[in-house]
Amino acid sequence: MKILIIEDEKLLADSIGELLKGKGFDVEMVYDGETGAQYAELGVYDLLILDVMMPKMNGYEVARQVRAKRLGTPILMLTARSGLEDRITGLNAGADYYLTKPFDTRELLACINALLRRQGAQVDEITFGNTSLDLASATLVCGTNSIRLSAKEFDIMRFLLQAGERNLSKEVILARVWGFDSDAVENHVEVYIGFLRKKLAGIGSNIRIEAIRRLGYHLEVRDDD
Amino acid sequence: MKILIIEDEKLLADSIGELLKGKGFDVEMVYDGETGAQYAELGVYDLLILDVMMPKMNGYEVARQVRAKRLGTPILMLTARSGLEDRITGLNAGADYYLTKPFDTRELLACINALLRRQGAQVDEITFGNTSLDLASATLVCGTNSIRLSAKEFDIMRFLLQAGERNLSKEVILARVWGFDSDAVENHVEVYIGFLRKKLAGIGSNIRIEAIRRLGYHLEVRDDD
DNA sequence: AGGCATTTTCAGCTTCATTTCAGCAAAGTT
DNA sequence: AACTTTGCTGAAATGAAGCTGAAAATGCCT
Repeated sequence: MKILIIEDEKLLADSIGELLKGKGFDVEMVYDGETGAQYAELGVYDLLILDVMMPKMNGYEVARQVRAKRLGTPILMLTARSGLEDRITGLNAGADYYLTKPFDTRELLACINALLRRQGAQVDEITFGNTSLDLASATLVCGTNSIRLSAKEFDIMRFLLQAGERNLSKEVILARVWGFDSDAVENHVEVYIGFLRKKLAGIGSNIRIEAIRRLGYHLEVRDDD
Repeated sequence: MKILIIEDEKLLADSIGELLKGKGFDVEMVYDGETGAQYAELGVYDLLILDVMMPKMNGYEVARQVRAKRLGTPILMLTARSGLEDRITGLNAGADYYLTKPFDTRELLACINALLRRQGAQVDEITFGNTSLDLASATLVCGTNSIRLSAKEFDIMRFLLQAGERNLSKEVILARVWGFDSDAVENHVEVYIGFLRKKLAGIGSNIRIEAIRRLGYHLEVRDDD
């Protein structure tokens, strides 16, 4: 995660910088608004930390200019001015959060995490072997190949993936996927396992659904012999 | 833009609700944390406004539960507790902004705009395949062809475009477009999907709205075979 | 009020996920 | 080896989910 600090008080900038480096962030610093805006417009940062009062160009202007360039980089605005009007101006200029000096380092970190959390695409998937199941689109993906699963196929595949190498009996799968008051029979599971094996093979997956007599099914990575 | 207010003080909830409706937002309200979490988890809102102190389930817990479900919906936390520790707890629980009561309505609006801006409110069109949806005029555009959408068609199309390849169940589409307290039925969605498919075909779009039985709809670029 | 666009309702139709079943294969038991 | 049990599979039947066209209801704008 790459963070740009734009702050003219070098002491403060450094102390924030050290704090963040200590937390594993990749930090760069500039000490006036004008250069800050130039750097920010590169669009390579995941977060901007921006002081309001600075020489040449103040924080509001920097924020406005960055937003005018259609950059979505989150902006954390940091300032000694605590008035209501200042906060409103800051937010309307394009800031995402407005923190008043002096601030607690834990609060700063909490803010930064909140802002960065937003960036992380919430792609949800479960991976096993060379294959993953995209939960949002009910799709099995292996390299460039992919195939959609039907509702029941999806339920079973997810259950198997969550269990991993652990064994799931047909009884348990029935209860989970069909509900325990259903009159579905164990052959249903067998048929669906068949469907899944066919689809896995179809996309070149190395996942093998192995059956153990009387015990159930579990996943393994195929060790081609 | 659809906003869910979770706040047990009905008077305050109503006044915020009216304020936001006046600004053209689509507002829904619930009055305790538990139901709030349920609604929020539908994933149909663009923003959650969340009180901290509430019966059954407090705001922190709601935020944590929503985040645990991997939903990226922005959360504005609203509370009378102004302490540093409270702010940190809120942010770490998953809030994106922490606003202390009593607050100024202009500040509230500035916050909301800041949070929504992040969602991509600054974009004025969404593109998928060879087709784009102009948000200002509710028009589908493909090359030189274009066609207007009705209000409901527009809502659904936008929701689908935002989801992209992700699957949206009819239930979720109903909640988003008709509201959770509506008595609309699933066939409504089917009918509108039909309208949209016809309009997409009419302008020569390569977007295909695909249905997956029991799971819902999603978009694909037609891979002409 | 009249006309137009939009939304809702509904019934019949189509399609495909799911179920059923029968027969075969493999593993385990005697 | 003979027998039993358990798992696998392809094909056919079924039924629920989704689609559609047309009509009715609603709302909106002169």
